[in-house]
Amino acid sequence: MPAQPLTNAIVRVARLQRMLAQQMLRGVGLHLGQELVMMQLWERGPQTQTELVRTLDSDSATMTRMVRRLENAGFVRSRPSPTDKRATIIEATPASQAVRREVERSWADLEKIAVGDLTAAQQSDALDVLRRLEANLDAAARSTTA
Amino acid sequence: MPAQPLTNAIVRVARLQRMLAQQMLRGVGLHLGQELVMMQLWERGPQTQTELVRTLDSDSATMTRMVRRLENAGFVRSRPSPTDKRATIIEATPASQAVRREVERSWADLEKIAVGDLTAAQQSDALDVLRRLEANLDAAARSTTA
DNA sequence: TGTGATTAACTGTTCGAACAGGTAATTGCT
DNA sequence: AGCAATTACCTGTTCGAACAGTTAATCACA
Repeated sequence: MPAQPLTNAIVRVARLQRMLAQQMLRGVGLHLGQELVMMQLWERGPQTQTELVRTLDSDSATMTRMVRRLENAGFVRSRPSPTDKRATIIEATPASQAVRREVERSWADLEKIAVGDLTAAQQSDALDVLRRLEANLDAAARSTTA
Repeated sequence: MPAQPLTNAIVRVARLQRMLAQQMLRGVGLHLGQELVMMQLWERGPQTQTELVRTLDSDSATMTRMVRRLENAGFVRSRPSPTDKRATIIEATPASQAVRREVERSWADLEKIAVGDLTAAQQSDALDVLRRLEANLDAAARSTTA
C-alpha cells in the first residue's frame, strides 16, 4: 500500500491508458496526442492553431510542431486566414478521413476496456469520482497558475 | 458530454496531476519522473538500473539517460556492481537528502489536493474505482503485449 | 567445457510537453 | 492617427517516453 494511494493510482491508470492508446494508434500512423488534434478537426472542421491549442489545452509550441508533422504525414493541410494575417487555418485532409473510423473505433475500444464489467451504476460512480478528483486538482492548478 | 466519458476523464485528471507535480518539483530542481527514481533510491537504497526500471515500470533507455542527468545534477552516484560486470549500482547522494523532505512533502500535498473534501468513505470508494479501472486496463495491456 | 541464449547497459532517433524567447500582425486607447 | 499592449505563430532547448539496434558479460545446457 503506497503512502499516497490516490496519487499513485492515478499515475498507474493514466500510464496504462496511455500505453494502450499508443498501441492502437500505431497501426494508424498517428502518434499519441495527434489523434486528439485530428478528432477535433474532424468534428469541428477547419480552425486556427490557437483554437486547437485552447480546446485541447495544449501549448502553442507543441501545436506548431504537431501540425507540421501531421502536415508532412498528409493528415492535415494549412492555409492562411483571410481575415487575420497572423493566423493559420488547419483542416483535415480528405485522405485523413480514411483513418477516421479506425481512430474513433480505437477510442471506443479504449473506453470499453476501461469500463470492463462495470455495471451502468458503477460506471456512473466512477465518472463521479473522476470528476471530483478533476475538480479538486483543477482548483489547485488554477490557484497556483493565476 | 464527451463520447468516451471515462477515457476523457482519466486523461484530464492525469494531465492536471502531472501539471501540479511538475510545478512542485520545479523548485526542487527535479524534472517530472525523476522524483520517482529518487524516492525509490531513498526508500530502498542502492540498486541496479534494471531494478529501477522494473520497479518503476520504465524503459531501459529512458533510465540510462535519466540516471545520467541525475548524476550530472548531483542527486545520484553510480558504481560498478562487484558481482556482475554488466551492471551498475545507483545510489542517492548524501546531498540529495537535502531535497528529500521537500519532495515527499510535495507528494503528500498532491495527495491532499486530490483528496480535497472527500470523506474517508469517499476516498475509499475513489480508490476502489481507480483500482478497478487499473485492473481492466492492465488485463488488456497484458494480453496485447504478451 | 564450450556454445547459444539471455541479460544489462548504452546509443540513435522521433515524438509530445514545457519553458524561454522573438517577430509580425492586430487591437485598444488616447 | 499613432503608439503601446496583445495576439498568433515560430525557433531553440531540455526533458521523459518509446522503439530499434549494439556490445559486452553472464548463464544454461548439451
